[in-house]
Amino acid sequence: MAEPPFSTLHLELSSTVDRVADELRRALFDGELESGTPLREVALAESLGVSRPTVREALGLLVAEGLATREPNRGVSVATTEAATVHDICRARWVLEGAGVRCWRQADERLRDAVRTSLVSYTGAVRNAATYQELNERHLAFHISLVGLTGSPRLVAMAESLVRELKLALAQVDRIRRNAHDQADTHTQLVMLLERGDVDGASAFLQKHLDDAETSILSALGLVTP
Amino acid sequence: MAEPPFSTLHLELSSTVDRVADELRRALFDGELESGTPLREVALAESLGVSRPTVREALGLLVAEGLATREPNRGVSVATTEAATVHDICRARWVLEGAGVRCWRQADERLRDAVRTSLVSYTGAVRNAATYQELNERHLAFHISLVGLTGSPRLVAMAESLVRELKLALAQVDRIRRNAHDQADTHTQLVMLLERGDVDGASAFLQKHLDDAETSILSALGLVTP
DNA sequence: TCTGTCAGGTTGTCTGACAATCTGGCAATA
DNA sequence: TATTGCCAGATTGTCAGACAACCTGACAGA
Repeated sequence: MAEPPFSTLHLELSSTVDRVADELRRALFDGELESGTPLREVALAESLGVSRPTVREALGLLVAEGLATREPNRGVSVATTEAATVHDICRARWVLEGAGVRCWRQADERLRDAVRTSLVSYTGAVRNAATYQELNERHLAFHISLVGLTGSPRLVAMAESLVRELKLALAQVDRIRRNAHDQADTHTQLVMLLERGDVDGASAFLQKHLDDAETSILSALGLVTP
Repeated sequence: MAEPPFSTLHLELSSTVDRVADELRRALFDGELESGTPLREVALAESLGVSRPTVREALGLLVAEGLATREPNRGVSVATTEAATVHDICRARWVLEGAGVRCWRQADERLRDAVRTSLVSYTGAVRNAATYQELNERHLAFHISLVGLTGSPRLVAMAESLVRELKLALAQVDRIRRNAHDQADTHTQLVMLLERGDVDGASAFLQKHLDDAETSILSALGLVTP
């Protein structure tokens, strides 16, 4: 067992561009920027005390993540969420998370454990009446851990991208309307089905849960169209 | 039926950055750049007759697409493909394409037609003994059309991203070794199963096909590890 | 009402520059 | 010999300033 000497050490080095992008993401997820707001390069550069190329590069990152959209010669602005977008995201989530659930049996034990711990992390936050932010974060982390059952980094990355888009959309609704109603029971039930080995039952359960999530998100956003 | 007057017109306006990125992609997919080759900013800028910031931005696009990797203070270089990467991509493809196949019955008729036409486009190219490039392109387009059955733009985009990575990996092997062996029959068989309504059969068939693809890609890349 | 024109603001791109960092080699040291 | 310290060249990360192209809105003229 020749363990490499310093294999546990890891240095996080962050560029200015990354820090700018982080700050912009934070502002977006905190709902400080309304959907559709143009993100002017010079204004941001002055506010953040960096140069325009740096801001420009950070904006490029956000656009690549789908959090903002760039129109030629018109700059980038905060992405707006249509009803069709929400539907698409939820459908895609169903494909990814459903694939994870179907992998439950053949999945590595550590991956199953990751699901369990993310569940208790969520239910614990519910019991402690954590902030909406915290609750939402852990709720979504649980769903990501389901995709993790596939053992595929790429599928997980895709799921995270989808969830980021949802977080941005939900950041648009003001704090009163987004009542993160207690879904701890629902998720515990899902895991119980899995533990029992009832993959098909869990799969159907998840599908219904995601369906409900779609309608609840749509109504929260006021996008219910006849 | 008040058809908007000029709704069919569409003007494609391309920025310099896009053109640079396109040229780089072309070079990558043509195998002109070996895996791991550093993409120096100044050298590219001089070769292409554009400025360094423009090249830099184009490189950012490639990195976002997974075709290149950026290491801090060390620049970006052509992405290298590990065996684990190929495995991951094929697993993710199975999730996405399998989801498409399962949607066959409830899919829109136009989406099913898209699958049929992409199949004949592929088999036609096989009959005409088209170039490897052309064959590969149509083959992958067929698989993308399977994901299209889900009707989800995001899932299709993910599938395209996966396929781009595969194309880059295959571009590394020289032209003699990559013999695109005739798979027209296999794909026709898959569609026949679907037309017959045998979704489960098609699904299992696809899984086997993707499994075979993984081993054949790995051996083509010389990445077969004991 | 429609068109032509103009001013202001913003993006797309270029040039030039500088500090921080990486690489490799070479000397000094234990 | 193996390790360390240090230096020169190369490359990236970031900045400042500039200019053309473009979009927007308003305003005058037909």
